Amino acid sequence: MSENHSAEQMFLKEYDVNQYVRPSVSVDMLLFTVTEEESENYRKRSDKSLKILLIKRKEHPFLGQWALPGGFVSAHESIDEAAIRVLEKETGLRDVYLEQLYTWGDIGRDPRTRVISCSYMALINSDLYPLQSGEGTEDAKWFHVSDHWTQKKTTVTENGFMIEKWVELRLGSGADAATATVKTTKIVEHGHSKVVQEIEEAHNLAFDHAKMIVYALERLRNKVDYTDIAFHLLPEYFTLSDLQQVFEVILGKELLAAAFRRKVADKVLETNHIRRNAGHRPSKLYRYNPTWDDEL
Amino acid sequence: MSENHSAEQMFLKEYDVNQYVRPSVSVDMLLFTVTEEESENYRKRSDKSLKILLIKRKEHPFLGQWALPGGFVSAHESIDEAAIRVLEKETGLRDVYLEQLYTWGDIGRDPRTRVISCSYMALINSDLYPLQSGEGTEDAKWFHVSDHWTQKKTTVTENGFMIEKWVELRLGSGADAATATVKTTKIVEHGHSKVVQEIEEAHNLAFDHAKMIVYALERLRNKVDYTDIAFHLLPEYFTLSDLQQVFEVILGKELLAAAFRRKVADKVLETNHIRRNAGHRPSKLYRYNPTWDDEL
DNA sequence: CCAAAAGTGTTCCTCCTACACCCATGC
DNA sequence: GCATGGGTGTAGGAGGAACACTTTTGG
Repeated sequence: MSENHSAEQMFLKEYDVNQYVRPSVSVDMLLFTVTEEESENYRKRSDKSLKILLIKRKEHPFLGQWALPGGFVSAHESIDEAAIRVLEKETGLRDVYLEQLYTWGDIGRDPRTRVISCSYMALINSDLYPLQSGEGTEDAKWFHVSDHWTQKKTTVTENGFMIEKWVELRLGSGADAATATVKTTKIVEHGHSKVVQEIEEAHNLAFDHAKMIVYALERLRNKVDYTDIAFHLLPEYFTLSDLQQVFEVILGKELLAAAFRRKVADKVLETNHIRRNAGHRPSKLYRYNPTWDDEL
Repeated sequence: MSENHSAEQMFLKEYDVNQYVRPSVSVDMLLFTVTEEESENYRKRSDKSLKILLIKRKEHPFLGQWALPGGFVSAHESIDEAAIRVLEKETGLRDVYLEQLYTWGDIGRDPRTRVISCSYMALINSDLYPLQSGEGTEDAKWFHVSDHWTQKKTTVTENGFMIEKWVELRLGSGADAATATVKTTKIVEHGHSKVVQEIEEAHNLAFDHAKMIVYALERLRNKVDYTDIAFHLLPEYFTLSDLQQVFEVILGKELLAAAFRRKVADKVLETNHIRRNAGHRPSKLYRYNPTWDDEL
């Protein structure tokens, strides 16, 4: 064992770190928050909107287009640490919900050179909004996000079939807008299935970031029901209607209040606080019950 | 626009690809299959076992220990292509189910140099087993895998609480064995939560591969109910008991046959084939119904 | 005959859906 | 008063869990 150990030391010394061609590795951050839109009626509830942070590119390639904030992973930090660093640089925030999503490694995804990008999703409490941008990011803006499918096509082939789905992504922030269409193809042949995703068209959206955003929205939808992600998008104290609106904004559909209240009952704790002056019956404030899921 | 375009061309020419220190990027493959164990009784059903392919390291570091098959991502291939290449080299197989899992980027995870590893899970039909190993891999073996928690601890702190869970991983193949304990810590403070995973001890298991295996098993368990992954581990024709055994092996618990049959009823298609000579009532063979989930 | 697996029927229980309805407020 | 959201009750249906039971084989 000690013999092995010294041999290992020698080996490590002589190991040539340059024997492989190495790609650059970056992180791209999907920062989401939920904001209130103004209401026209003193009684009516303000609608909520799902937002994502985009940055106007001041360099080639994709000069002037909108892109996800990101940065390269340096030698002295883990990928997680790089994600935290980029997050803090863009928003000044630490200690927000952070989750690795997917690593994008197609050869041509960055026209400069080979860049492999690891995407992270961060969820920001809406009470921290509006956020101060970090230095050098005066072109960072929060965009309203939504995606919806525009076309689905099923084709029967000799040995199986094929399903194609087109998803339209819309991003808007005042006068600025960006759109993209992402096509997902699932091919089933001889019982084996394969999924391919392509960007059909993108306006004002850089790199393959349209794919990343569609992927993140899908993940949000999948996880909102059985995890605590919705609470990371709300302040500490919230009403059940607030919570319901977050669910609705993520799921892209309306929910019935009665059923919703029962479904989330054990995920929240009632508090003594009450929200008044809303033009209707006051509502109790709740907070997250961190012990509802005692696993992990 | 055309002005921008020519400026972009110039920029790309002058872009220095070496301005950032770049890590090596590799893929690590989690190859799973399900095999039949011999039965002692002519009537009794043979049990099934979940297996993972490991390779005995013939180089430093971790010489002589077991590791996941893997390889570096080269400049002329995407990460997916690298995964497919490594898979084919190790097993000779193409067109199997492949899924990217997670990207591991801690600084010290490879003692040689900075290596970021993207892990992929591949599921192999059990009728392709036993597999011929590719060239140079006579030390590749299928190990029986199982994991189970041994300890859970919840501690209340000033501003929140902490949950710790220890998971024991056991790998065995004839006389060869490897084990590891992975500790997962979830810290909740001020409503913000963070999860950290560490390897507490590992015997005969190289790098951080214990974490990868635990992660993959978790993913398998999570997805088996609502996706088609179980079918990728079975031959084209199978009995409902076969399918149930695959579920049981992945979930690590026994299921009631009556409920199971009803739950999977719309995921399978009945065929005319029947399996006989089993020492008991013959059973219908089924195959996967690829249209049960018409989404995506 | 019998052990074992294949396969079905039934009951109970839980959870989700939907809709109806009452409550409390600001203007 | 009244529009609006807050909040509860209830009936119906879908689906899972548990268990009893019948069917069909090889030896």
